[in-house]
Amino acid sequence: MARRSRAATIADVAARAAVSPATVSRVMNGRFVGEPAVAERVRDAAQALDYRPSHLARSLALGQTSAVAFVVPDLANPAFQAVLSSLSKTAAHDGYRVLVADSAESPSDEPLLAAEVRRRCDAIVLCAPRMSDAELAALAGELQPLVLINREAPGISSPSLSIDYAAGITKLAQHLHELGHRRMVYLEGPESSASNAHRVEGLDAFAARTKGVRITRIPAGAGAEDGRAAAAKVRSSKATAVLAYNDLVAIGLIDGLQELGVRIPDDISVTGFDDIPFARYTSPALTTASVPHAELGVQAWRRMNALIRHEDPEHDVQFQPRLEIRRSTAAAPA
Amino acid sequence: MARRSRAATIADVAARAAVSPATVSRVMNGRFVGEPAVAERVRDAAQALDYRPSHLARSLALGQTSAVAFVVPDLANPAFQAVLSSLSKTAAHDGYRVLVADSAESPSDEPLLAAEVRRRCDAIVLCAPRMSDAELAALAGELQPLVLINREAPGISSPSLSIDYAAGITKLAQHLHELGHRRMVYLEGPESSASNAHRVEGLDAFAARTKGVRITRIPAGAGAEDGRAAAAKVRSSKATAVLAYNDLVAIGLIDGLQELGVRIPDDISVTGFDDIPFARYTSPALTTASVPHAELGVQAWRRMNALIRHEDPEHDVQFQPRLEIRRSTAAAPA
DNA sequence: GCTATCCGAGAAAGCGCTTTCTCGATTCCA
DNA sequence: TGGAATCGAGAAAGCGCTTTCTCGGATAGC
Repeated sequence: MARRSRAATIADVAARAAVSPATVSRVMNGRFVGEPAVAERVRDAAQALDYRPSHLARSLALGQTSAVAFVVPDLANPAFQAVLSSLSKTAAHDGYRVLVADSAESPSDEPLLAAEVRRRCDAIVLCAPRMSDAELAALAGELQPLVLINREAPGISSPSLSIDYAAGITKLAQHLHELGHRRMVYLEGPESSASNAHRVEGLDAFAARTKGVRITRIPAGAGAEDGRAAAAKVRSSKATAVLAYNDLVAIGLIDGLQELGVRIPDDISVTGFDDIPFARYTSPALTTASVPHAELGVQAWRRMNALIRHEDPEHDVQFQPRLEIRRSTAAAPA
Repeated sequence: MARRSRAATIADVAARAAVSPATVSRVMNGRFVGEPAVAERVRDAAQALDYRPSHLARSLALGQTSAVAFVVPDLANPAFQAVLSSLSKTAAHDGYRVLVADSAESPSDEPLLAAEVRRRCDAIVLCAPRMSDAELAALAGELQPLVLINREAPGISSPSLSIDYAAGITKLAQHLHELGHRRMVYLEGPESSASNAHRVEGLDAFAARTKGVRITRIPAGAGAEDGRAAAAKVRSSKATAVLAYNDLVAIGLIDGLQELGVRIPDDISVTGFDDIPFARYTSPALTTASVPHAELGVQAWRRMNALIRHEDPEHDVQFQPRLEIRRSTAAAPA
């Protein structure tokens, strides 16, 4: 029986096969050229000892870990989960694994978190909507190879996959406008979040060029609870339509509103943003701006992979959210 | 300026501070006792060179990576995402990171996947409902330290955090029975999945001891699409209530049923299982058996942490799902 | 049959850090 | 003042693998 003492090392295998560790290494990695009998002996020895190369030692010698870090502001958010799921599956095809980290606990040391987790991997996919451009730029150097998600990379040479939040929210506002809504509310996301800022910009521009529309802002947040908490304010605002920061907020809001006796969409129309998997199952189904999260994960890996092999990554893309009209929006009440 | 050539190593710092690498190591790890001036010099040198210890090299020398693997059958399932989110946050408090892996692509080599990913980490949290007891037992040895999630560990000494699926589904069936339902359908999960088997057992036992109840089984799966696909069969079954394998299936089913003009719960009552975050927002809100996923993550880490430090992990627990009655169930139609 | 080539496989030097020994220099006590 | 006890810090041996060099032996060529 195999002795349970300690995992076999390459030296053990080498000894048993009466060859050098170098040869074992070569055999294990398919780089062996020479007497087939020798290779055979090595394989037998490896099998007999139940030898498994130490990934750690390999990584150190090779200078690469075959792992990438994935940092997001909130792992509990379905939008990021969708990206993670897709990234993880895609990277797995190339033998890479994903190390996750959630910066929700303390946004302020997101840079440290990112740096720490980056050092354990070969590269990092970062989603840091709350980080300032300056912070990000300062950090980018030590993070490379780096792929940015959900934001652009001003002054940074890293690939970025962004979402045209302004365009997305504008489509939603436009949609509401066409339904006759004139008084709208925008339920703001986390302040100092770039993705929120972009939505605000889009909305401001829309309001500026559209006669008779008034969009007021109410602070909320990024989670369902934040939406729910804003329900009372929304009702008293007398607006006929609400653009929520994202689907989570919209879902919470709808729930809160319904609890107050407000009918959606009869009394108030509500829109989300993201099109998380459940947006179509809410009651009523949520009108939203659809973001291709799975595609984001796939593309992120494509860029990452190129970067890792020192090839030129494909150009940056800014995804255009697709207007997904469902039941939570309807004509403005008379 | 710092030269951009190559990351500084401990040797570089040692050279600059005119001390040995050993001393640098000690200073960096707070194990230094001796001339404060020396420590100061080291710190200055480290700072000047922007020195960051190589996590990889440390891991190799220390024999530990401060990472744990998390393997699930489907990373896209909100139930697992909830566990991951919680596990990741909890482990982070002890300086551990989580490496994820999704075995959805090929269930058959889940053992290989688990082993591979385990070797990159100090331990593994495994959720493998489709693996046979025998496979699992064979695998357990090389996976240690191992914490099992969502299933018990027959003949294995690893901690396990399981869910009493049988009890949970029984509560749901009981609830339906009390509402007057007599003809029910159970929408089965993945065949050969242990968690499905337990539900079936619970249901069989319930049916056996309950007069006049008839529970037929219809194969479905574990995702929303599977539930949706089963809608037609469910309707033609003439059952007045459906127990879905999980919330995802229930949500898909409800959607499919509504599309066929079936009213929930008026015509047919539907229950889920898990109580994923969105269960309460579906239309109608889903009656389900609530599983404490966040708690699962926390407890998994507690066990893991104990195992890693060679302490005795707390005893296994089998969580009792809580009956969460919402709107998708109602009295059986006359 | 003898030298020029080639080829198979080993020796050894890393990869970057930790840690046990070890040793020279102080300090302390008699 | 001498010897023991103490203390600060370095030397060096790993951790387990990869890879460049190197070299002895076999093959080829004349």
